[in-house]
Amino acid sequence: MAKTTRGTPRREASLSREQIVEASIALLDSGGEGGLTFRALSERLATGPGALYWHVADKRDLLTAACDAIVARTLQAPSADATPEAALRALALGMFDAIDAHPWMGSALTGAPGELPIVRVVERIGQQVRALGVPDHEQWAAVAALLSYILGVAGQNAANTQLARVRGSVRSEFLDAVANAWSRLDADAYPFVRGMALQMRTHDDRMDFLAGIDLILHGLAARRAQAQPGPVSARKGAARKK
Amino acid sequence: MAKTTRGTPRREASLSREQIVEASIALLDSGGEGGLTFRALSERLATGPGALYWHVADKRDLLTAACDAIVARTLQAPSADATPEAALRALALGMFDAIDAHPWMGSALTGAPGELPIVRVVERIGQQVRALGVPDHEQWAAVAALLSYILGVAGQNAANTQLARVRGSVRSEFLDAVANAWSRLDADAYPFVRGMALQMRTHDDRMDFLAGIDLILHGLAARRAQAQPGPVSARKGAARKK
DNA sequence: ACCTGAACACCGTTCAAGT
DNA sequence: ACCTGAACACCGTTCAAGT
Repeated sequence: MAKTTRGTPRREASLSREQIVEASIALLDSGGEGGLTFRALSERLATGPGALYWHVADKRDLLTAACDAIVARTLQAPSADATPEAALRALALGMFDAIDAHPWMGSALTGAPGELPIVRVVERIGQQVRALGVPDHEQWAAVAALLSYILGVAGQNAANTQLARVRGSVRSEFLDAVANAWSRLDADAYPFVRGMALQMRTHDDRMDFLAGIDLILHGLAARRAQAQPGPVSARKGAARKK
Repeated sequence: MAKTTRGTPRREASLSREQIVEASIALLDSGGEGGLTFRALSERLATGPGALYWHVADKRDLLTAACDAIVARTLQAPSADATPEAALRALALGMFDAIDAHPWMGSALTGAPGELPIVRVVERIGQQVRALGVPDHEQWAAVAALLSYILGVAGQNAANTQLARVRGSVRSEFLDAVANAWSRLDADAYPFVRGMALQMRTHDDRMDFLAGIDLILHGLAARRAQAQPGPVSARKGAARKK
């Protein structure tokens, strides 16, 4: 690919925004949030730092673009042919896995409220919430709840991985250290946390995440059942096929 | 100010960690996340930057300590004398309001996983979840869901306020701008988001937040009802005394 | 024990100057 | 139109030196 021949400081092919974004993702994946630097990036792309500013507005813009590329890929598969509940679970899990693979997305997502990556996610969630039969005036609250929950988990996962990296260990070691510290807390002041320390480590984060999604979906279902009693199958029939 | 002319430099009273933390909070409240700087802080306290490192480990430590001071104050009121559901709602709202008043807490909380401020919150939530009658092996998932949701909303609120600040406007102006941009999105690609743009602005963030908490609480209640059918009041009797 | 403040090793961003 | 790279205005953190 693009062999920079000899003694040529000048790039032959001009820089593209997409190229910059891909290089940023690589830097972020290998070096964490601190790995993305205009200097490191420009070195990798064989340019000066200033050149990048022709294609991106600033660092936040760059981070958002990198995040959006991953989100777009993650959501590109069309919603499976199942119930809205199943689609929402799949959607949420897809985001969980993407963020798990690219922890820097955690802060990138919350750092870009209302921007393209968030819009993509909201649209997907919204369509399924609508298919679920949630009444119009409650749709936003439902979508916002799901989004907030997903971003909350994302942020925590990102922080765990990031902190582990800074301390030169891996995620699981870091979590073990936390569990350990918790189990040594004062029993009078923190009875619950102390008791939870062990259990916390045997749990699967991914399953915990899904349990939270299910809690919200459960809540939505319960709300609808009470708002409109009667044969549930009748009104859900269309969306429920499977 | 504090014209460090010649020879005055020495402080009369020695620095304390608490003093540093209070000054940090003031700086963060007035200047946002970017307002806390070792230089600004040392100037305000009439010392050199190096002096601070005698009392705090690093910037993250300082941020966590500042956050913890607020969390401790917020949770200091003992749980009200109501149902566990009501206590959880009050707890969540208390955190929402604290974070709304100190947006920098958003990133401080997620940036300090497993540390004191989080431990305090988890303990409080955990005690109420237990009082709710959630079975032992499901308590962690329930607590984690509530915590993740709260932190998710916190992160987004913080980002909104922070971004508005950077752009020299206020939160509501920023949100209006987002709603505006959303309403101009392509109708084919983003029908849901487009339709939601208006509704999003008329909603009350605080109420949306509470709706999400209720969704999770609803979900927990539904789960318990299906796990153990029969007269609910009977099995809740014991845990409910208080 | 605690504080000083210069120095170090970085940042993001700008901009005159080049092609 | 696009790129260069030095320069600017910051950071957090360290550390010899002071009291």
